Amino acid sequence: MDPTFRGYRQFPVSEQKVISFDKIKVACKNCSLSTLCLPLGLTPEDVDRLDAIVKRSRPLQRGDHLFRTDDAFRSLYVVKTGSVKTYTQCPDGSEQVVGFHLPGEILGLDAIQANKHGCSARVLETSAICELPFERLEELAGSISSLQHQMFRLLSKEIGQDTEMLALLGKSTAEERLASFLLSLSGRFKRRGFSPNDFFLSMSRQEIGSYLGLALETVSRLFTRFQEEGLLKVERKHVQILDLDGLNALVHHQTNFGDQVQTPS
Amino acid sequence: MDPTFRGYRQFPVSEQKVISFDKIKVACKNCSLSTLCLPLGLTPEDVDRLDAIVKRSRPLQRGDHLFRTDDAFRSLYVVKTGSVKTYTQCPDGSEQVVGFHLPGEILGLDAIQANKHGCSARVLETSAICELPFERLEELAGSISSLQHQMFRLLSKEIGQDTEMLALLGKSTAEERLASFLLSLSGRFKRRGFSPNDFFLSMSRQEIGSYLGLALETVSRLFTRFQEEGLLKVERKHVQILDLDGLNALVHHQTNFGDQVQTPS
DNA sequence: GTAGGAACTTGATCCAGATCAGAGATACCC
DNA sequence: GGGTATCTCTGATCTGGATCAAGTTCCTAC
Repeated sequence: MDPTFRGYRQFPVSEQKVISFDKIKVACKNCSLSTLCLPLGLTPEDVDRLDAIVKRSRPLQRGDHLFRTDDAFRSLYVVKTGSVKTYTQCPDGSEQVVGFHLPGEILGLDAIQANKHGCSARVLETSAICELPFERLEELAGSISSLQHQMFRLLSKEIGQDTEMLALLGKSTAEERLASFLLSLSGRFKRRGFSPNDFFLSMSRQEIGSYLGLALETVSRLFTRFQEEGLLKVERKHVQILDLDGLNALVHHQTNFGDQVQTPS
Repeated sequence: MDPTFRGYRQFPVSEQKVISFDKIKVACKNCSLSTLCLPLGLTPEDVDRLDAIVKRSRPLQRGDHLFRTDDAFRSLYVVKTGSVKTYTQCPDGSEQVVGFHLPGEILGLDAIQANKHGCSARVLETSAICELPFERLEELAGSISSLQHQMFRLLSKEIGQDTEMLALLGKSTAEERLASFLLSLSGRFKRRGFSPNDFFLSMSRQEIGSYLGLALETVSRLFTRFQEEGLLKVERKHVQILDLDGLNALVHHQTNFGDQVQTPS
């Protein structure tokens, strides 16, 4: 790999080179994310109609905000390249990370309800973002039933993921949480055509800890331990998963005594 | 109160008597929940069209299931009276509660995505439920833009609430979690016309603990402590909030230097 | 009635993970 | 290039809440 490279961008398996920014303004119909994003299930004609309302700005830099808590809600945002974190401010000033968003993932869905954003979104690395003015999107959904359906699906998916996360935070140990997190990233990278076993984290140990309800020291120690156990190779932000099955086994943590599986109430 | 009373149903402040079940099959347009539920913002004519697709079954009993994990998704459900919990099964057989649902609240939203339910829903007390066949609802939303909008709002609201819950579980102490939970219940009862200060819990300490990521013993001890501190009066399922401000202070646990007065959402 | 079993409370003990502290790395800036 | 801030790792200690263990009260069934 180019030793001068300093970003945390992921590389498509098939094409291991930096994505040039002149390709960013590609239309939805040519976008590699179309099977993850709104165009899924739409006819080419309808994708063109959708495309017509999408705004594409120049790439945002690390630290830039897409929106902040209480900003008026105008648009949804889709990550095209890069990554974004969403977070809320705690009364004591510290921040609580509530999500990490990878290419093809939509932000701002929680703002439809109150017509203002309930969290802030900050870009973690140089990122290209598509903006979808919500009023126009809603109009379009009224006349394109498959778009309406896809929007319901996207909102529903978000709810399902949040529910999973609630279950994770409500129950699991630190070990399970970090293993789940890494597996989630791995799966999401894979579906986007990136390597599921070799990737860069765009967020700090602190941010991972906040998201998982752990102290950053715990996250750091677990990375070390996972490495000692041969599950991973970690070097700062660079993670290589060596034993996917081993990680999976940590998540499905049932007492491995096979027989005494009791079904309480 | 009638000493023979054994249920945990809530009583409207204005009308302190048991709701008779012959009123359950009331049409949407006469339903007291219409400002919380789908009819919000619809014209009377459109409410009638919505009403035509709503199925209303006879009341369900404690322990009955609305749906279970992996059931095919057909309908959304709205709690009309009573309460419902949603939960997932952990690999070790124990259950993780992911939500409690009060009158006017919708269940099943996470199932739109995969076309099957991602959690199970069990009724906590005798409850009346409205069933909304989703395909027909979606058709209707395509022709009634205000219904489409309201559906987006409902889905979005769910996401916002989940996000709040994630922030709570990611950060807070046991004390804050239980205080938040009680305040949430109180607020939800209030908006439904029930007393915000005097209510019955339809769920066990175990279930509260599961939902909040705490052991049932911790929940029990906290109830005792809140009572000792004069915040509550608790007698089994019967909770009376004596000091709402005190509870709020526990949640907004910032260093109490007076000046940074926050406006709770 | 009263027997049995949930659900709840309370006390004692333990431990996973937080917190505190400090020492490298690495990135950033003038 | 060197100085500073940030990030990461690691060790030592502490603690909130889990777990274990009784008891008590309430509910249901007969």
